[in-house]
Amino acid sequence: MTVKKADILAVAKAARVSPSTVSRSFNHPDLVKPSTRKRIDRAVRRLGYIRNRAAQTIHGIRSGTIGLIVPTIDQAIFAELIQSFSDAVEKTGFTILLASHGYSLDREYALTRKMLEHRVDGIALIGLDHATDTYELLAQQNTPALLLWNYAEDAPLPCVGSDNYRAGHLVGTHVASLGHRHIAAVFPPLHGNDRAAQRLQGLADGLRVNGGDPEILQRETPYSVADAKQAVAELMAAPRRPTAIVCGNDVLAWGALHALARLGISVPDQVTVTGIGDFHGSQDFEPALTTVRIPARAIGARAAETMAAMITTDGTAENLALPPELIVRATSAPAPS
Amino acid sequence: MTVKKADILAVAKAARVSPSTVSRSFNHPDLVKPSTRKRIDRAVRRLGYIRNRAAQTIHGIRSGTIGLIVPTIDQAIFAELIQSFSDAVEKTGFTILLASHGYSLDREYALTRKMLEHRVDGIALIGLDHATDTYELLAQQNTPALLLWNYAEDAPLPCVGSDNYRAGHLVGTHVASLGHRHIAAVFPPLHGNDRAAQRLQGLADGLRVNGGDPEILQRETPYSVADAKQAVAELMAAPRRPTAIVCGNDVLAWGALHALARLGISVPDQVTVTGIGDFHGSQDFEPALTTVRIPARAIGARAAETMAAMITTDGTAENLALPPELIVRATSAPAPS
DNA sequence: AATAGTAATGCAAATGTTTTCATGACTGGG
DNA sequence: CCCAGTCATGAAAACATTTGCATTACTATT
Repeated sequence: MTVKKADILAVAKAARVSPSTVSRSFNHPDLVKPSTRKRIDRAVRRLGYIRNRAAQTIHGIRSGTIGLIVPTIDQAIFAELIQSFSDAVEKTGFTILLASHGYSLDREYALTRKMLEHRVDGIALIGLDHATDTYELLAQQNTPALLLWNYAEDAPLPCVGSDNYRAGHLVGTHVASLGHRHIAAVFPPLHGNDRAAQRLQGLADGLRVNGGDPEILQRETPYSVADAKQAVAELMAAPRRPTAIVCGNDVLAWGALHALARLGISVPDQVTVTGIGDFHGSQDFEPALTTVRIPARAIGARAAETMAAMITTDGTAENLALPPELIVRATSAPAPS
Repeated sequence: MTVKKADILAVAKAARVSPSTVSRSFNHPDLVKPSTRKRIDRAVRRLGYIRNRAAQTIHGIRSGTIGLIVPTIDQAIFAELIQSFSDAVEKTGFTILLASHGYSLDREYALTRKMLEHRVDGIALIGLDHATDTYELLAQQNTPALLLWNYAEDAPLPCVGSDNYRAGHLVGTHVASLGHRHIAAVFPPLHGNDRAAQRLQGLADGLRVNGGDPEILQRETPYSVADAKQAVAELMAAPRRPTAIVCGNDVLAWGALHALARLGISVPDQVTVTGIGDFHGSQDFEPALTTVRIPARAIGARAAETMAAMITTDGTAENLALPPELIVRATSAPAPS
């Protein structure tokens, strides 16, 4: 076996001081004489000493970690969210403990437990829909917890995010106001995904807001360009084609646009397509995608700040709504008459 | 302040056994009588006790965390890699400590230190190019370390990944064999990105392999659809247009395709476009993108397995090459004569 | 030169767990 | 009914650090 790693005692001996002094020189540098501090620093460097946070943590000192539990990582939108959350968290000195559960609330519960075993200083979950076990666990351990991505006034925990019903509603009114009456809704599976469900509900209500009662054909498809492309291809093969394809998120909208390109159906002249999210790339798609912007970066950043504040103060926080915004680009137009 | 969190002593008292027995009932359940185990379980549940991994860790017991340090999270390809790495890591019971450095090797060093403070059981870095400080640190702390994403026979640490030179070379020979002689290379900034540099080198060599000496116009652009789109638009406005646009990765290729669509330039009849990576969505792009597949999911999964093996055995591992593979789709064709 | 005050350091207890070793409680074979 | 063997449990040390308190070493004031 290799040599034992240097501990604080080894440093103390090498610097000819007591362990206490070494510890202080790290944590309260102003309490130790500059000359000894220098001696200690040299010893630290020479021995390659690295502090052991685990040992600090059992003193009730913060672990310096924040747990982040997401449904999946490799979806454009969560990646963006994680990135901005991570960046902001990093600035406050914490490190992220990351896990994904693949839309299983049970696995989410298990992961939450695991995070708590690691004594994370705070924990962030995506969305508002979680197992009651999870909520109870969090309440009972009184670890600061935050829900990000969604916003709801009456959320059971502090939340930072967008109102997805509102996002769907924006799309609905936009599409309805363009005169579309025959609409296909291409959405990801609603199970375990409160965002999608809320968007769909908002969409339905938005479409009806002008008093009309449009025909809505709903189609569930996995979250991928390929599946959306296929779904839309099938949709357009049906005898009565929709004049607008409203997608649950931008990735599905990309799939829809590719399908229509392949079929030679012109967007937006023949068919209107909309997304939700405004992911990287939607703006520069050809034609540029009409969508609703969910401010992922802002949510991540604000959430991290809120989290840090919760940790360093008393664990409470205000809800924060980052409103979605309709971005009309080149894929939506009045319904052909 | 709230009530103190339950510790193992509280559980022991509640179950009327010693702390040792509680500990055993967690770690070696077969050593404790089923009836007492049940009693302990009840106490655990009643008190909401959650084990403190920090306390375990200072016994030299593994922390159960693996550090993963990436350049960025919100790039399609890394997201995919992180996802598969995370999934595989999860299966072995570890949790990921994640951080991103934005292509700064100095920040990478700092993050590595931070991970070591947390006493991660292993640490994974992206690519082969790292600060010497980082390498020294890792060697000195003898924490199992793994380089993923790239492959090189003579890597300074065990590595699992693809040979990016080879990937570039595949593109080069493909494009050259189609007769293209006037080529634009649209690549991300090479600084701090050994992958891109190697791909470019491989590309140049591949283009020349048939003895020809094609004209290569190199263009650096940030990693984004928007920037690539703009770059290609400028490229095509020049008096002498390239007949092939070879992109450093698929995202840039998407940008290129959108630019060409906008300009009404037909792909592949007028211009050939290629990517590298084969990201989600490239297959279903319209037209489908010719690219080189870098098996991100396989790399992530195998890397996680390798990491776990390194941790549970002696810390060494064999290099593992997951070869890139040319995928010819609809965006490449012989050069127009 | 004694005193008081402050700056710098050390001692020892405390943190929450695991593990080695020891002890006590059973079991079945003679 | 005793003994060896096994099963179940407990006591205490160990892990790497921090911190309250005590002590020592200065410095400035009278």
